Amino acid sequence: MQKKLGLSRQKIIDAAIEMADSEGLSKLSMRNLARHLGVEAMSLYHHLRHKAELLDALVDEIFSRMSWDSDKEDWIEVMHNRALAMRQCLRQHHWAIGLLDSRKNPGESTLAHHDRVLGVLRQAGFSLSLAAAAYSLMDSYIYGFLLQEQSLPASTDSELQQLAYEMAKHFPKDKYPYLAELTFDYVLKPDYSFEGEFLRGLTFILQSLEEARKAEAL
Amino acid sequence: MQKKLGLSRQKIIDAAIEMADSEGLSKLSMRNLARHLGVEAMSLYHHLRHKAELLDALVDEIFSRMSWDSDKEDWIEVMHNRALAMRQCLRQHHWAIGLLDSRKNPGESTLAHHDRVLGVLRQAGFSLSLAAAAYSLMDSYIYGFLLQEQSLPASTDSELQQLAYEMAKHFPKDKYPYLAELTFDYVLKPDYSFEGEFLRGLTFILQSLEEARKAEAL
DNA sequence: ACCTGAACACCGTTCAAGT
DNA sequence: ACCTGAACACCGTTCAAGT
Repeated sequence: MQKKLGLSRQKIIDAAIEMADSEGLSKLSMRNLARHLGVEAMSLYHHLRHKAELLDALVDEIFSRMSWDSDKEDWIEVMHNRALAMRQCLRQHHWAIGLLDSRKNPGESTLAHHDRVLGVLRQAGFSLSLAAAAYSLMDSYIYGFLLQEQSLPASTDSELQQLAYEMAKHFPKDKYPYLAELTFDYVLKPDYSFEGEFLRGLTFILQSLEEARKAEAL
Repeated sequence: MQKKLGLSRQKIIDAAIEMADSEGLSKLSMRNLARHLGVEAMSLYHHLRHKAELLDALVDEIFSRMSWDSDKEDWIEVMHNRALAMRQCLRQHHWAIGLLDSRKNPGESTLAHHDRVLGVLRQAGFSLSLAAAAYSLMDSYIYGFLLQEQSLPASTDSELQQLAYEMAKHFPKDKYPYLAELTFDYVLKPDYSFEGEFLRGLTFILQSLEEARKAEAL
């Protein structure tokens, strides 16, 4: 229920992000969004051709809001920070993770982000072929991890532990012994943390890429 | 338009997979599915409580259809084959990848799959903590990679190259120099292959996990 | 140029009724 | 026990009409 005058593409996008943040992507319909903007649904079609165009725009907006420094000299530090920035941004906009990859028509911020990542790698001495592998490996991991993390109906570590406990209670321990072991002897231990797990996998990847980079440099 | 008599949960699931394969997940509505089965939409609710339960069942069915050997002695070979089996299965059922993670209520086949993976790692000598990291790292990578691969509107390597060419033509080369370089000097080269990229990243991961496993064993 | 109202062809799901 | 028809509260989108 905002002022209706001066509806614009950017206002629509901002309102859509706000709505998705607070009510979830499934509640983000053209009709609902219009109602939020104090306007009829059909007015939106004056600024966007279809809902798909809105979703494309949302993804690009998310990329534009990820902030990370790329002028540190250590490429590992830069990529580490980018991964953390992505995680932070996608935790704030939990609905975005499932959308990031699924969009054709990448926008300007999306392309700029990818170009910047590649630039960091190339300038750190990665060959084109190794840079491609590094890019794919890092992003697959980051997307995959965040997708799994986000899909759990728990957002803090203790909520997650609660959830793991509830689930493990319900399945037969002798049928899934390794899963039971993982749950009770690892996930439910007090120092378990999702962020810790994320960083651990990330470190594995960055270290093995650094080795490959050094091997190439010989 | 099949025979209507003897509607059962399994028949509904099989028909749903067939429909999703041929027409995409977005066309899989309860009404459409019922029409396919020669039945009214509301009959389905006698066997499934809501659409979410159908989707849960589909995910579990997909896990049950992934076939991989776990009795090889080399854990690397086993995990390598599992990854390939997942890729093959998810290429056949392209709609499933976005669903795999997003479901709460994992079914029997899903739990069995995870337990088996953990079992392979534990029996190869991984500590519980390292097994957890390995599991998370491998699956994040596999999901993330397949999600990206599947979301591209191209299913063969040459279609992908065609697509990359079309996209690269449209963006300013001087604005995204590294992206242009990657496209023209790497992706569009004749020996580029998506499967090759997948295996390359997978090998990075498996090798670095093997090093960690050996380091632990000391 | 920008917005709207009505309409079309869909959704998932509930409920009372049929066999 | 199993299936259905009608209804409710939604979708995205088109189109002719209004200012």
